[in-house]
Amino acid sequence: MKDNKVLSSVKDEELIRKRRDQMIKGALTLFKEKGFHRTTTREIAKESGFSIGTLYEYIRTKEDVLYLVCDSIHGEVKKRLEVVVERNQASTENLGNVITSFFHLMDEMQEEILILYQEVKSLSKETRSAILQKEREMATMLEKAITASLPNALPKQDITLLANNIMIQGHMWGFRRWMLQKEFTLEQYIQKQLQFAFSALRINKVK
Amino acid sequence: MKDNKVLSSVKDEELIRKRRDQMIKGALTLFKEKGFHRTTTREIAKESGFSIGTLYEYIRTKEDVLYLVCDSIHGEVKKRLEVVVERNQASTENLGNVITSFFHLMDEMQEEILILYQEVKSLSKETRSAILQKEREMATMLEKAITASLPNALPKQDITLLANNIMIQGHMWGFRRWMLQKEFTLEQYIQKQLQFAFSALRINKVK
Amino acid sequence: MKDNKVLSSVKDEELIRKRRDQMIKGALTLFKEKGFHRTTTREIAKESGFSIGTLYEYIRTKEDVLYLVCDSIHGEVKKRLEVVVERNQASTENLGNVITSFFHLMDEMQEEILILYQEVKSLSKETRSAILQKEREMATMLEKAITASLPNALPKQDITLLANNIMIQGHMWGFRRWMLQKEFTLEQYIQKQLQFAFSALRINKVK
Amino acid sequence: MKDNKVLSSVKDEELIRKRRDQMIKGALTLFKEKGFHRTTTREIAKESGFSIGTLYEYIRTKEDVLYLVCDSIHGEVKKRLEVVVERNQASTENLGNVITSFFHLMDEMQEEILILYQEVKSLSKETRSAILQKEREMATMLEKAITASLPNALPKQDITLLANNIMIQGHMWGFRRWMLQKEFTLEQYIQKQLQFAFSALRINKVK
DNA sequence: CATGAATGAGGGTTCATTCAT
DNA sequence: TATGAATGAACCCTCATTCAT
Repeated sequence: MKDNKVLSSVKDEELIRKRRDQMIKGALTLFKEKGFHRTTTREIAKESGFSIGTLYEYIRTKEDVLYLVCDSIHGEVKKRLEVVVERNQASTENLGNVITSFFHLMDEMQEEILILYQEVKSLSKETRSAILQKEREMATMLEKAITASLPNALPKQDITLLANNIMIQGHMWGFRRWMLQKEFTLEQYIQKQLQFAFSALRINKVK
Repeated sequence: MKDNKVLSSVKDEELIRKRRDQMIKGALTLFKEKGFHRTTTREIAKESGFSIGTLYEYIRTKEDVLYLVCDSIHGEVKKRLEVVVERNQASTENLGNVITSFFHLMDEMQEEILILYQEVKSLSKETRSAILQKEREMATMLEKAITASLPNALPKQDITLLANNIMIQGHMWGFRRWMLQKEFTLEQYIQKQLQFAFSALRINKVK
Repeated sequence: MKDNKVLSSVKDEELIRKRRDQMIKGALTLFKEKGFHRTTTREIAKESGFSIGTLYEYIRTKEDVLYLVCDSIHGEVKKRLEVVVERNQASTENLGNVITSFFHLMDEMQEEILILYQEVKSLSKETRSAILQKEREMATMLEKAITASLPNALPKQDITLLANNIMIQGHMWGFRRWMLQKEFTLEQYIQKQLQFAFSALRINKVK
Repeated sequence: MKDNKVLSSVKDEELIRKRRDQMIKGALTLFKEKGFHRTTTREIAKESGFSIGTLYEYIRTKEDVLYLVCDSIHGEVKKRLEVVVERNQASTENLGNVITSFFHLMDEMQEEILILYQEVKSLSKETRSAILQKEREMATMLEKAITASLPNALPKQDITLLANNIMIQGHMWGFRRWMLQKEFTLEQYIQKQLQFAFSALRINKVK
């Protein structure tokens, strides 16, 4: 269950969910602006719409907030990725669709992805590995979508790597925006990367 | 000239160079361990082998240390990349060599690259763009090496993107090590990525 | 309203008043002893009876404390001066009473006056002029008392100057105590200065 | 002998005099600008035209600089006051001249006088009393000039007080300039104060 | 004598966290 | 449950003073 890692002294589960949603929303806004370290707990409380005392009723340390935020980002990505994957039946054309949708998703979540890249290291070892686990699940989802879309089998390693490449190409669009978004529109970027991906698969030969 | 952005109250240029090298070395060690924000200036001074007072003879703010460290990392990458590029004459085989060497370089500098990804955001706007400029130069170097190694011309955008892809695939080896280095040895990783890269090139060639 | 220049992160106005009173009392004691610059914020907090963290809940900078202290001194002087002035109806004899009371007041507030002379310069330009404004008001009060006590009109400049002279003669009793208080008792001092003042007035009358 | 309170590790007396003159000049400039506490020893050294190391060859602590500056101010005042006093023979008219010249002197040395008022408290007890002794000498000089100028004897206390009054009226012209110099020209101020002073004398005469 | 690099105690200020109300 | 005042460890940075060259 989501959030079960973070202890709260409040009993009402429904309330916990509500308050944490406020909290995540507020903290996310601030983290995007100034990063985790430069954001104070007071600011988080204020942005979330309650007092510092209340904040600490729902978390135990500032790091908990970061965990909740990272976890929430992953949750969001996963949720939307699932929709994408499930909407597309297994077929080569649909691989293109999946990847395209994924890139669009990454475009929309640029800043969230950035936070993951920059702040996960501030989590404690245990919490960090919980987050990295989510990352792995994401890669696995992409892998599955690719496998399902391929006409014939490919070595597992090839697929793993391809999924990884595509994933970070999606991330790259965001965290290297100062470089890429000057030279490409999103559509151009997607098209080129698809071309590269397909040529790797040798699918293009056929085409 | 390197480091000319950071003011020092010491006049002896030679000494400045020496002390800053100590400083960068010390700070780098600590940043790898605990990140910029969790490292204190006193720790940096101690790790560098001098007192807090002396540290501040060579910089003005803690951020200056981060700048010097980032700048130094880029300097190191550039220096070593230049050697690699110059050693290889233009030819398709040598493109392989260049990329291979680049991946090896990224493997050796994993932790430094991580710092760039995670801490550059802590620099002030001004300083940050100075660092991003270095990043751009690096990409350009890779682009040139690729162009030089290709038998026939490719659209500029293709090369730019290819260079970017290869660059972050190099970075990814480090910052997604928890994922990749469990499934691939460095050599396997390089070989697969080369395969992908070459297939991308071949397709384009034909086209 | 008093103190409205200094921001506090505490909301309870009553509490702010209470804590600031503690603070002003504590700081005043220390400033008398060692001056503003030689007093640390930690010492102020301790002397005020709370922690350094709490101190900073009620001010933003150390300079704020100085402002509050100076402002409070002026407030005290003004309050007591008003009582004096109002107690005496307009008449020449009562001018003597007013001046006498003023000198007594200055005797009692010697050390506070010294602080004004020595530390106001440490205030920022803005804040300093707010304090000097209070100084002006004080002079004006004296002027009015004098004017009201005079049987016939005098040139405005004469009154202004006389008021100034009396005011600094009151201050002088404190900040030149090492000189004056060896040669005069307070009563002697007052009597002599009154004599001088009245002779100045008589002369002008005749003229 | 001047300066004999402050130890120097340099032997050459001539050099000591020269360096200290540079030092006093430099420090005075800075103290006028920002006060003693806000001025650093490094700044003093720089403004004086030599290194921080050299500065410490001629003094032992920062406080020594303040002492030298205060002492030098008193020396300057005394020197110029002596000229004034000696130039005027004993006579009531000349009393006017002496006072007028004194006010002019205070006008020219406004900022130096301010430093005395504000910074003497930062001297150690011993040093401070040495400076206050100078202050007393100054008052005595004025007293003598007054006594010499009077046609017939006055009680000592009256003269002491009159001298003190005139002295601080001179000071006041400087440190209450924000008040007085808006309402009076120097000449007006002098004339009014003379008028007051003479009326005081006449009254006493009669008595 | 002159220099300026080195030192580190100490200062002002912040902020995560607690707890009485 | 919610509040926000209170706490104090810890941070960044300064600057008077020393001492080797």
